[in-house]
Amino acid sequence: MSRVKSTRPRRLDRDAWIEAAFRVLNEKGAALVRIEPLAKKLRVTKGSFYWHFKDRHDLLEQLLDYWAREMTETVLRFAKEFHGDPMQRIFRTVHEIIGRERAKYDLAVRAWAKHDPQPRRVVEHIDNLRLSFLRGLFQDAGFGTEESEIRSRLLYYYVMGEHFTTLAEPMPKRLKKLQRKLEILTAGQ
Amino acid sequence: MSRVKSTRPRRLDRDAWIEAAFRVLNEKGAALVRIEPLAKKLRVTKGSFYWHFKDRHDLLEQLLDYWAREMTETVLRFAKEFHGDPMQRIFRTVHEIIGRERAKYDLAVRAWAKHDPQPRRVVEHIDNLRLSFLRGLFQDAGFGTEESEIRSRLLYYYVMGEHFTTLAEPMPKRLKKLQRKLEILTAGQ
DNA sequence: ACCTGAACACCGTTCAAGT
DNA sequence: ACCTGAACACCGTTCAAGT
Repeated sequence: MSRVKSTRPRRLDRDAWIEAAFRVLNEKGAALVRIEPLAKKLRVTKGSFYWHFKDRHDLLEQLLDYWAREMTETVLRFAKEFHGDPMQRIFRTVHEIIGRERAKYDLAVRAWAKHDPQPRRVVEHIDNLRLSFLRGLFQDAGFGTEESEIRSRLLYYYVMGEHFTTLAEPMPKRLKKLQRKLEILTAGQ
Repeated sequence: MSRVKSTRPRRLDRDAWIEAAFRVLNEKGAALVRIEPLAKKLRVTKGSFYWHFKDRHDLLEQLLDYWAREMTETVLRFAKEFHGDPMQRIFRTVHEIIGRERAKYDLAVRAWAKHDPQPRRVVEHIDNLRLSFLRGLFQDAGFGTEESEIRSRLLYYYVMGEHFTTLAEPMPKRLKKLQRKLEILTAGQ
């Protein structure tokens, strides 16, 4: 509870910088991840940044790495935790992503990836991972290879759109409509 | 064909700045729309920028305005030019957007809008305009109000996803699969 | 009407010096 | 091992002065 500021230099580790930077990445975008403002927030001089990182680009690489690991882990957890018949697993997965706003970190990274090959490769990898997972669910539900590819992509883009769009309605209404959308995307089986 | 550089100060208008800035916005994002680099590209000193604009924020506002007018115009043109039965109009609209990559400017503006209320209001307005148009097409095709709302949103998010995703396949393949996706989204009528 | 050039504040980067 | 402080280059902004 004490608000006494330490009078001697603070000691930080890489993670303190990475956490603070990741927050800025998602709130303001990659271009606004800046060293001096971060240093002020962390109450050290910007010179100390260069003990932990080679330069600003090095920090951005760590952010990408952090994002990719979080996103991969989420997919794997979904694959492990969701049981029941395939249709149920599709519903639960999408409910979980939309209901808990799990894709909210995507937009900043995706915008950054648009014209930078390094984040692009990482985003591609995550997209492939997620689409493979969704495609598998549709296949388990009995759809053919091509049909699963098409339907999983429709579903994936829908989930992204829910987060990239500013027209978000209140959550209960969104989830109610989601149900009907899933019916449309899984119809014909 | 002469490459002689004018030896006296160049004379520019607002539009020259706006065009150059809009290119940077889409290639690098809003945060990298910077005055001095723009001035170098345009071969004037950065001081001259402040004759045409109040400050950097003023320039960004003009960019938003430009974007919004272009996007509105496109929707209105589609509404005018596309005839035939409603189902055909849906197909033609989406083919036109995806086939010509018309949504490619969206991502930069959308990422910018994520945490800035001014671009957010503009993006909201454009989203509403486009969704109304699509919803109208579904209603014309005989779907009910609620059902049209749901299906147009699925379609809209799909079209956005096609541009925000890095997994883009070659165009002919994409258009072939698009056909099947449209069938799914317009099935049950 | 449109531009230059100098000035100042802010941030990325380096590095010698401190604890 | 981790930080400060000073230095320099780069960019946003202002403004008096030029054409």
